[in-house]
Amino acid sequence: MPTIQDVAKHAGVSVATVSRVLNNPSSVAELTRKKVEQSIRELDYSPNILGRNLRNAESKMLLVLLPKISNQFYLKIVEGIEEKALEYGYNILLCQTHSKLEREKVYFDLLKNQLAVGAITMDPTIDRQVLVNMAKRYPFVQCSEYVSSKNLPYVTIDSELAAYQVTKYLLKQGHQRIGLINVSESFLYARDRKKGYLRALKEFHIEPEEDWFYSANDVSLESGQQVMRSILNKKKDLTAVFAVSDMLAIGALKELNTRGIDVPNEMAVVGFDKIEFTSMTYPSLTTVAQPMYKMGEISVDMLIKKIQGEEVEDIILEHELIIREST
Amino acid sequence: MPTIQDVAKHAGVSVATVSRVLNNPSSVAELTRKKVEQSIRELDYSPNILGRNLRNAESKMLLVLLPKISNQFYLKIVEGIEEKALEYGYNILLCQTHSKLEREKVYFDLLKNQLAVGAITMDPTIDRQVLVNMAKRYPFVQCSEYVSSKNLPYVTIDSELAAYQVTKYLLKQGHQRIGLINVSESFLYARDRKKGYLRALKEFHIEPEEDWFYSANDVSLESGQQVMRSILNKKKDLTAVFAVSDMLAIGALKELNTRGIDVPNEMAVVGFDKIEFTSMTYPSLTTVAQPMYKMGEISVDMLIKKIQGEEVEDIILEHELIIREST
DNA sequence: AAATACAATGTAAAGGATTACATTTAGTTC
DNA sequence: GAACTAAATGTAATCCTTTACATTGTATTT
Repeated sequence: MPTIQDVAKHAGVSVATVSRVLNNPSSVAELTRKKVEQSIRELDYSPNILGRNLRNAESKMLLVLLPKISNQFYLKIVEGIEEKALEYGYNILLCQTHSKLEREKVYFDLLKNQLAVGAITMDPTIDRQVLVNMAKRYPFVQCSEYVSSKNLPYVTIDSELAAYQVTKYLLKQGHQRIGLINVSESFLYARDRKKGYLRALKEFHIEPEEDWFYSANDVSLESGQQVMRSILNKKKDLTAVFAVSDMLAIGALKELNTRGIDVPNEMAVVGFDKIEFTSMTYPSLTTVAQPMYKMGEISVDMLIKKIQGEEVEDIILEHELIIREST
Repeated sequence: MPTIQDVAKHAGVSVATVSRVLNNPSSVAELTRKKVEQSIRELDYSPNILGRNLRNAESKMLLVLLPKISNQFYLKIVEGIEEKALEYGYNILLCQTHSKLEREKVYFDLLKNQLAVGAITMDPTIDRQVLVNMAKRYPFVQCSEYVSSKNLPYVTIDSELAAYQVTKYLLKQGHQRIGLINVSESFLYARDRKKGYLRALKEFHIEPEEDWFYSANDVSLESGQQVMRSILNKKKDLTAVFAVSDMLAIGALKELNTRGIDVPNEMAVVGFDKIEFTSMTYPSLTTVAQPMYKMGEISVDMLIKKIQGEEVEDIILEHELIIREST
């Protein structure tokens, strides 16, 4: 690759002038600028980002941390992030943490080394202290999942309310015995959605039984299927289940189909997120739509603001109950 | 962040010694090494990758280029790539090209700037010449989709054969009128799978009619659904369809379900790839399993070899016909 | 004890870009 | 035309690390 030196020599000017053409064109005479631009084109020169970053302590890369891309929930968020980031002239680095600290550390190093200038995290469960410390030094924004802390703004939805509404909807449909397919309560959304579920039950004076609660090992189709398997093996009198993630709901639905259990008549199923596949299942899945694309976009807006040193406020977006065939 | 200077001062040695402790520990006396390591720990120092790369002209980042992560097909591939890359001590940069050259260029710049040292591409349709030129200068490996060229090794499956087998299977099941849901023939796999399909028909002395061929706008559930819609509106006598991607097949399946058309009795459906969701559909989808995870792993193996200057051979992996309920 | 070898460490250049400061050039004013 | 100003351009330091080469110190050989 040609360097700025090569361009300077070719155009018969100093490196400073070339640099100025690149970064502050108005400060150089038109004739000179044309000459330099010509050389740049002829040599097919593009500035070395390393040299530039090293000097400027700034890059145009954003970190996007998420547990696993196999969870469809992140898909639309990432699309929103990418689109918006590109608009601002940033690139994104998609990082799967697998909820493991050592993985996260590798990516945090990119921040420390100024290879990236900020991060959007969707998996803050790992180590709160590490996250809080990083956020002191580097711009961080939380998307969907979050911990409350100074310097750690978030964009999310009101999970408790959404879960409350979903459960209430089921109750109004006449369901008296509603199971909850949850994930590890280390996740905030797991705790919140459980809260909402309980609040609705309480309002209807229903005391949940111990074996209405199930926890999936992870957020995957497989796990959803497994949980439904154990529900059916154990407990036959539930008339509805609320899964805190579409991935789990779809897995559960599959198990019901396999066993020939009629959905929604014998068992109603609701999910959460409104991932694309929920309209492809049989029957199509009732779920809570999260504005994922928008969440992604807003995360970037917030992060850019933080990078520019502005104050940023937490944002809670609207959700929407999508009623389809599974209830 | 502390720099190597700070560490040197703190430990009372020169920067060269610190650098040696980091990169070639055996070349420094044990006592000194201990001292330096102590300082590194105390200051929580980690080397600045920019400075290092700038000097070494090497980084530990691999580019992964794909059209869109929303196509589930790439999911497992990426998982394989990531796992293997991490094993080698590399990180990956996931890049969605949206099959647009200008997007790709942004990412190619990262290579030119030594921010990344090699690339795995799954979308070589964009501009063959650009790709060939890049591959002259930088290590490239093609995964799944490929163009034949020197310096551009690939790992893939035998799409033609797989399509031939699938079609033959349908024919043996007694299907006489089999539709093909394809994508743009700018994709090699689209051409190959069509070839295989035609070969099987020929073998059974069946002359395909013009309106057995359909092309989706892109590889998405939505498009699959749309295509099936137009098939059903137009042509009612097909007894089976072969979709060249599971995404399309699942969309098609949905449309059949919606219209109350019995699968497989009124219409059989087969897909291609064996993405995770194919076992969750109703009915579960017959498809061709591609060893996606393995393809990802092998891509990385190949790329690392290329980076190290070794010669690399093309690899064709085995596929497998997965017969399920949709046929 | 002088000469030699080798291990350990230090010095300084290099890598590519930006930019404060210095210098040159051209234009304005009297 | 001399003195001054402002614009245009150049020089060189800087960012952080690695490493060739230089230097120091210690041990071994004769």
